Amino acid sequence: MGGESSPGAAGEPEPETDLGAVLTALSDPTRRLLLERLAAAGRASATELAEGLPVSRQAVLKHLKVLGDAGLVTSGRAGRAVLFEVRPGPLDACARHLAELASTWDRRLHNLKRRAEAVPTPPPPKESRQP
Amino acid sequence: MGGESSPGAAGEPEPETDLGAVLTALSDPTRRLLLERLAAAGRASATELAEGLPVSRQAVLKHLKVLGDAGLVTSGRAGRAVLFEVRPGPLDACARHLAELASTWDRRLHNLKRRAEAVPTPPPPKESRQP
DNA sequence: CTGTTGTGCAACCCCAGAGTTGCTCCTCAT
DNA sequence: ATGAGGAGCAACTCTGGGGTTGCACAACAG
Repeated sequence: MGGESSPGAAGEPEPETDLGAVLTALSDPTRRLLLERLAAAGRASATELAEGLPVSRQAVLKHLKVLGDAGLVTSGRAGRAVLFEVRPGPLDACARHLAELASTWDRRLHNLKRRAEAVPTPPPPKESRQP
Repeated sequence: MGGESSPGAAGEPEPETDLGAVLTALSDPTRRLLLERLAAAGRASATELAEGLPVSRQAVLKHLKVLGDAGLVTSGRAGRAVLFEVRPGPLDACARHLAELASTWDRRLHNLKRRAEAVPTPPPPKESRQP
């Protein structure tokens, strides 16, 4: 996947995908909408994005900063305009991490259940949600 | 409300994994710590979890409610004790969703770059974060 | 050179939610 | 029956961050 058209240095993979930052960035609905629109548009300026969103340009700018800190978007200057672009790397890393976590939990649960079937410990917490 | 006393059975309704709820639940560091400890312990009560955490029992209880609403934990009564258990399903669903999103973004980016190479549009926003 | 457009910074408002404390009720042990 | 310990509910505080407004500054068009 190393196909950077930028001349010069091509060694900017991922400094360190901060799981917490990515999750925090993704937790906000406005931010998710923003990412969606940005992904759809390819690249866009804060002003453009704000025009299609229910919030002001400055709010969008703040959100973009948060997303940028999480590594989910990149900023690029084109004259007086600043274009933002979506960045799939950290998202993918986050997805893998979560999947691994889920897998770990699943394995642990299976171990517990096999043990529960062996010893006389009748009722483990059954799956019951919503009364 | 089925009378499922055997958790090993294959009768998982899995209502609808709310992506937003899961991400919101995961966005809090305390909540993530909580999940980690809960996964490590297999199952535990709110009191037990609070003893190992830097917050009060009530705060833990609130967090567990949020996690429960997101479907990430289940509660089960054992006498006067209420045991909580981790639930990998929604996490896995969330991970898959994010991975798919990342894939979509990646595909779109590649399309844009191929187009950029064809037409005289020299500088697309280069990857530049943190000077 | 001057006007226009759009970005960037700073101060400010305001509400959601993270955390606490205090009390009550229920369950188990003696 | 009575006491002890844990769970649940409710009211309260307070910080964080999502959102806004206003203005100053830089870049293109005429």
